[in-house]
Amino acid sequence: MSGLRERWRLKAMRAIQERALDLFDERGFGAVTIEEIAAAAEVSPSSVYRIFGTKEGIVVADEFDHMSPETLESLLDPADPVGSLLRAVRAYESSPGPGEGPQTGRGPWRRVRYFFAEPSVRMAVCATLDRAGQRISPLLAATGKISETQARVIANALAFGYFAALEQWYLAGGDRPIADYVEEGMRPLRTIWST
Amino acid sequence: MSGLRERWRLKAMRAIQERALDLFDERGFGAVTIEEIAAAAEVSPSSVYRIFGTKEGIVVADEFDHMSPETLESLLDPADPVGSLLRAVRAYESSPGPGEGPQTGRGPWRRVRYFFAEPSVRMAVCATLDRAGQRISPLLAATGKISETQARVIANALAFGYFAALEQWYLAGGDRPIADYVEEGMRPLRTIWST
DNA sequence: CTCGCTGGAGACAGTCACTTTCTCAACCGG
DNA sequence: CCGGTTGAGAAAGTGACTGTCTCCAGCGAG
Repeated sequence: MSGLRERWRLKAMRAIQERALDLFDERGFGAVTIEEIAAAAEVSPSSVYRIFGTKEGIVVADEFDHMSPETLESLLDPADPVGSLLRAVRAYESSPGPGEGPQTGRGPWRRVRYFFAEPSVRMAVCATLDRAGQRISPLLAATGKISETQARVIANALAFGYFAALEQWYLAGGDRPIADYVEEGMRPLRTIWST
Repeated sequence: MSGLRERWRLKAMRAIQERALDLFDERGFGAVTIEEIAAAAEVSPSSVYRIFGTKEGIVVADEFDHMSPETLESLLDPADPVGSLLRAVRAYESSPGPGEGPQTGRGPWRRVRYFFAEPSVRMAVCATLDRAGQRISPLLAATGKISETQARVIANALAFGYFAALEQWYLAGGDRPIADYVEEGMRPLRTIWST
């Protein structure tokens, strides 16, 4: 387990992301080329594409996409998906460096700025959320309480509702916890399960 | 009003879309270049970009994006957004050629296939829905009944909920009306306003 | 420990979406 | 009829992404 190959990959991943964000912060997303990022991270451009697929992928780099179906299923309670989302957000938020705004620090929130400031990155985030919706929708439908169509609708409402809350958090400057925004923003959706 | 310039633009728009879809159907989205489309539509590649912005834009070509804020406001009832959406869907659906599946015909549904079959087009559609959400969210918040965050969440739930219903319609083969899927899929969301 | 071997990193050329800039024709208001 | 502006076409450039090839090093078998 965890051979040298995987080590190298993980190290390269972090190096690319860090150096890329340094360059983006310095000169702007559009003004930095993949070649420059690769050079700064001391890897080949091929590796950047092999690891992240696209330039936007460097910023988005979703761990949710690579989550196993089992892990996902264990995290999501179909009877209370909003609550599950809240738990996940709180867990993720408290782990690294709490209290950091989106503009500052080197935590996982540094990249969030580009979610909303760079149109192409925003688009990539939307694509990721769309994929997330596709993954959780069958889990919601599995209960049999709702139809497949309703499961799809609700799955998207959850994924993009989270995105909406995140944007509100970002626009406010990122002082209060994200979970607060998620909880408040998604409160109306909870009426769905209160019957 | 409606000078020759605008005429030309509209004519070119339709020509580009039609010829592009012909080529896409024939050889696949990825295998057709902008140059070929421009040649087939007898315009310059520059014009394609001036009119549609991107290759995906040829397929997505959203009239919603170009809708004036006034028109939008007149269409959306903040007290019953799901009902407003349903009315809009039904109106749009009944106008051109009803009863056409997504795979057939030359109506506005021909392009929908690419929304779900071509990843990059799907991404562009998501971006459009995201913009739609941003446009309707202030209208929902204007009532004062809900917070800004909740307005954003609900706006996204509407936009991407519609998308979910549309996908379900597409996957089913497009026989029943889209409005049926929207109505059924979004029924849970209506509990929000039933208090 | 050693030896094949295979998977992955690097190098490289090619494609094409998209941008920028320039020129020029022809529509529009006077 | 006539300047002025608007917008279409032409053309070169940029850079993201792809496919292919080579080669080395990590990993497993013996």
